[in-house]
Amino acid sequence: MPRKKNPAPFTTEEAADLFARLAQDRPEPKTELDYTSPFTLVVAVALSAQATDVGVNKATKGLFAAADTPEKMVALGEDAIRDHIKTIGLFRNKAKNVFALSQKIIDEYGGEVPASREALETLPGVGRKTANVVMNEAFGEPTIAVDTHIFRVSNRTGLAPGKTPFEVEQKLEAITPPEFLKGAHHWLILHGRYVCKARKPDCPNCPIADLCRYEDKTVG
DNA sequence: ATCCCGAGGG
DNA sequence: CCCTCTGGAT
Repeated sequence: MPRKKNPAPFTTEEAADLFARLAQDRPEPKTELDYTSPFTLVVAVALSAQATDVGVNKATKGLFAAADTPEKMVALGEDAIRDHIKTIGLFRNKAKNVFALSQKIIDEYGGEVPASREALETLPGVGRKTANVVMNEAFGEPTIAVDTHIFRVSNRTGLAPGKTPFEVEQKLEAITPPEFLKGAHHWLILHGRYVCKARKPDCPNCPIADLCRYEDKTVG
């Protein structure tokens, strides 16, 4: 996976070009996780850590049928929650977190999912990445949540290289044209999931290959 | 730095 | 078999 030693940083024009093409491919930015409310979104995103959205949707179908509000989730109980999500990795920790965050939303936020990143991050199992996704998807904030896909794509392409997700997030927010800020997270995610894949990037079919700093464009 | 941890793909 | 998947808490 060789890269050029000193790839030239992306110019604002190149970044605008890049997002324009990704946006053209995928016009409507929206998560592929199934949810019907801010609460079910928080749960779905919390469950999505180190798991595929397909697997999460499979598990939340039954879970949300049994409980789609904090009150019902607490009533359902940790053991039953765990039973619903056993097919997802890290299910023990996640069941504990879903139960505890539901209880906390009731006790400290009046039963409503708080609409700030700082408050969201106080919920068990919710860190900066999950909070950013919820702020964007449920509350319309132009946040860019840096997950495994965006971290990889940002570094591999040279769009926003960084050693930590936070550093990548800051560079992305700096270089992304305002009109693409809201959808940047989603477009980068989809690009990483279906084209700029971790193991074998599909460079021959990549719409931004000519802008990319990644050296090897033919073999994964 | 380490742990958690099932399903799917190659 | 090995790697990856919308990370977070300790």
